Amino acid sequence: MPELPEVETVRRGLEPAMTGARFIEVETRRPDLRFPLPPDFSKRLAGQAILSMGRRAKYLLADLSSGEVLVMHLGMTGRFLIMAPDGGVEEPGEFANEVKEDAKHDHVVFRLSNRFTITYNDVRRFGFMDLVPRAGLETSRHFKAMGIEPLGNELSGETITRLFAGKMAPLKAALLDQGLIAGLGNIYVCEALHRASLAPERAAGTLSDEQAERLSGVIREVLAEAVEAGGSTLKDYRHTDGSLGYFQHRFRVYDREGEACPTPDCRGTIERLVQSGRSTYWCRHCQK
DNA sequence: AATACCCCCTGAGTGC
DNA sequence: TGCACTCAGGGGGTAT
Repeated sequence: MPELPEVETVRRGLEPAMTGARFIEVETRRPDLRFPLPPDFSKRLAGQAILSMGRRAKYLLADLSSGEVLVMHLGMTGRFLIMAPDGGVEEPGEFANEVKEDAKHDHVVFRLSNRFTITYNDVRRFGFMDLVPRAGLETSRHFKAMGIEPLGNELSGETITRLFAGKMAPLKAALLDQGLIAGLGNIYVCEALHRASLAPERAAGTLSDEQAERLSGVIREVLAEAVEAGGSTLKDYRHTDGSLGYFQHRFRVYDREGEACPTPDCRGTIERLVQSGRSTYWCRHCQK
């Protein structure tokens, strides 16, 4: 499921269930996800309190009383199921009546002191978990080469101009490069380029100051709207009408090959092209 | 240093 | 109903 807005939605869902609680028991149903779980994983978590739930790019961070940080990445299909003491099951970002249980791919189970049970489920198992000392988090292998946070203060037109200076790589690739801006994925890169009227194949180093500024603005806008959509889903998850649903939230170009470009007065058609092995959706008529 | 490609894994969808 | 094939929102590793 995850791009940055989805990960932030998951963080917000986990926060009330996890912050302040302690791990009573951590059950691992296999020794690895994408990578082996860290040595003594369950033992290092047991008894620790969760001080706060954070996020960096697409990584979830549980700050522990032991001084370690539980680092979690959802890969392509990772999700958390939250079972309350009364037995009710929720999944951040999904409606309660749409939560699909699928025990075959339940890989890690957290049993907490507040009697909540949090289950990590991941069909494709591209997700992973790690334990890293808090003091060394920024220099740990996951974060040492990571780029700026797109919803943070660092993102601006000037920053984009500086990060992209001299780059011949296409804009699409530069925006997906987690070492430049961390947290943009395939969907939101397509959406941002379309909103900024910029062609995905254009060399990243060729943006004017004004275009870089526009790109910076639409990146914020696209991500913030998606976080907002996830948030409204959480609030409304008990409703049966799905109108505000998470993935009912539609994209302007992503997965819309052959449809009319949604830009007002544009007569173009959305095309699909493959860049670095991933699908790009765009309109050649209004993206230059 | 920058870029291109392949890989990890399972399931959904399509066409025959 | 089955089979073969393509594709999927991530990112790490290696080769060029």
